[in-house]
Amino acid sequence: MEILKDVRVRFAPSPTGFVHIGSLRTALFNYFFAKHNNGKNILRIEDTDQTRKVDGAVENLIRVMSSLGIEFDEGPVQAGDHGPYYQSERLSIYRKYSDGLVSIGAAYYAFETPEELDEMRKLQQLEGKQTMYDRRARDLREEDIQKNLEKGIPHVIRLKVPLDEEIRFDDMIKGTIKIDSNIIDDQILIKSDGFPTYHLANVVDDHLMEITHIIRGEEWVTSVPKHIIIYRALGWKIPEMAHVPLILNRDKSKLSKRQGDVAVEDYLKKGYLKESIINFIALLGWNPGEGEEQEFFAIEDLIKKFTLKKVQSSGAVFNVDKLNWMNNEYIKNYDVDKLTELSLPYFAEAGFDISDRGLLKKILTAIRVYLNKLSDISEYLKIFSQEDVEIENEKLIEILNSDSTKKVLSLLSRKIKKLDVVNSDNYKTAIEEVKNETGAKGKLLFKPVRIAITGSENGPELPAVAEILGKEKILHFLKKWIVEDPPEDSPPAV
RNA sequence: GGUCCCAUCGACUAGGGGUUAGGUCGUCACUCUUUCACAGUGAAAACACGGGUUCGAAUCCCGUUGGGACCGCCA
Repeated sequence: MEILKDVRVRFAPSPTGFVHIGSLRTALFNYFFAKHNNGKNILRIEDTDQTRKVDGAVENLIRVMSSLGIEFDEGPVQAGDHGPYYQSERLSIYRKYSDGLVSIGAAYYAFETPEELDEMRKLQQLEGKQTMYDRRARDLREEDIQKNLEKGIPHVIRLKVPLDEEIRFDDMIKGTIKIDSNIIDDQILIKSDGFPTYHLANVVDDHLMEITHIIRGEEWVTSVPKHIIIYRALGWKIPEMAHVPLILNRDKSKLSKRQGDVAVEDYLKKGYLKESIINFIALLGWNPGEGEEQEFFAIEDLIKKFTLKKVQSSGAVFNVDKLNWMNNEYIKNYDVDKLTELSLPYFAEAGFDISDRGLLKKILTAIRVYLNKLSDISEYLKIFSQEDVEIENEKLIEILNSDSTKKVLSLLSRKIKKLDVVNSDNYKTAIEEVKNETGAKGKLLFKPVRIAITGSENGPELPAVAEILGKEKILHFLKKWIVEDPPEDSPPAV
């Protein structure tokens, strides 16, 4: 597989408080691409919107990424020689370039208020026109501009988009894209608070940070022409672009919060393993191709096999069912000791005593096949923690009260009393003996026992449950449903 | 509405001129297990439509339809 040289990519989220699933995939693709090509993966924080600042968002972001095993070569934590990596700390840099653009006539000052612009857009909508800045400030006279600036009238700097030009670029995923420059807005580059907009900051930083490949979400395709205009005005080389298709809701709209969990943290919290999250997300919109039917990939495989060429050009619906399946597969095949460690919080949260790791391990071994996610553990804990069995419903109680059941249960009880310790093997033997001696079999044998011991007619394998519960508990549970025989070892009546 | 992008089973996808259109999730059935699940076997299930090009089109081209994204002093 071809390896590119000197690759530098960046993951450039704006810190909104949580990590979006779509963001994670972009981050993953950047990471795979960088690693695959022995390049550098850079984290840049796009915090130029003062109104959307969220405290702790960056820390959270870094924590989530690192808990998934995604490392950055440069960024707020690692610090490289292309910093600072917070855009809010690069204001003077942007200012320098925006001034430069103004001085060469590629950008201009504009003094409209947000209200005026709103008005303008409303009017355009009424007329059925495309909403777009009408470029009225392009024609401002130099002396008026100076006067306004001196008076301190709030202003923005806008990009002067060249007219009647076809802007085209080659996207590594989408192919050639052409856009008529006349429909491109004179984008604001510097806001009235002095902060740059995404478009300026992005272009400036990608250039200064020597980014070779821009891999980001498809929602950015339509703004690429604006960026190209800036690159050209500044005389900069345009990086390669790869616009990754969107991750979609069930109804095919852009994945959004109202239709389920979109925060990676939510999935982590619910006990989806990082391995399955990464595996699953990576396969959303990418596959190794060439007839390869493998579906399970460790992160190293993904790095080895990832190419932008095999990234899908259409969006992909996020399907929790398949994630559940995949996570369950990982849970089933995980090292039990490690799984036990990972499960601790979920046992604890369910109010289960976690001091006996051996016990937890046994329980996990018995129930892991049922778990789509670790938080499902709580659903299976009841049978292991209850002091008395609570029978699920009337129907089950009836089964327990039948004559044949009584016989089965009392015989089983007697067998178990004779055992020193109950384990899954001798439990099986005991049941076998009960079967032979009572003649009860099938539903008449296993059902009542299960119900008496667990309270439910289905659940994990009974021998395993029996071993976990132990002799005392089983006897205690059985006692309730049997006519007590005279204790065998009671002293003879005097 | 304008611009751009997209189009293979319900979902994720393979295939990219000649295939019985393959796999996975989900669904259903059967087998196994004297529970549920797991596992196994099998089934139903797709090339959006219309024109071209071609001996031959799911595949290439055009159009239609449908879907999506963007159209902010948000990113």
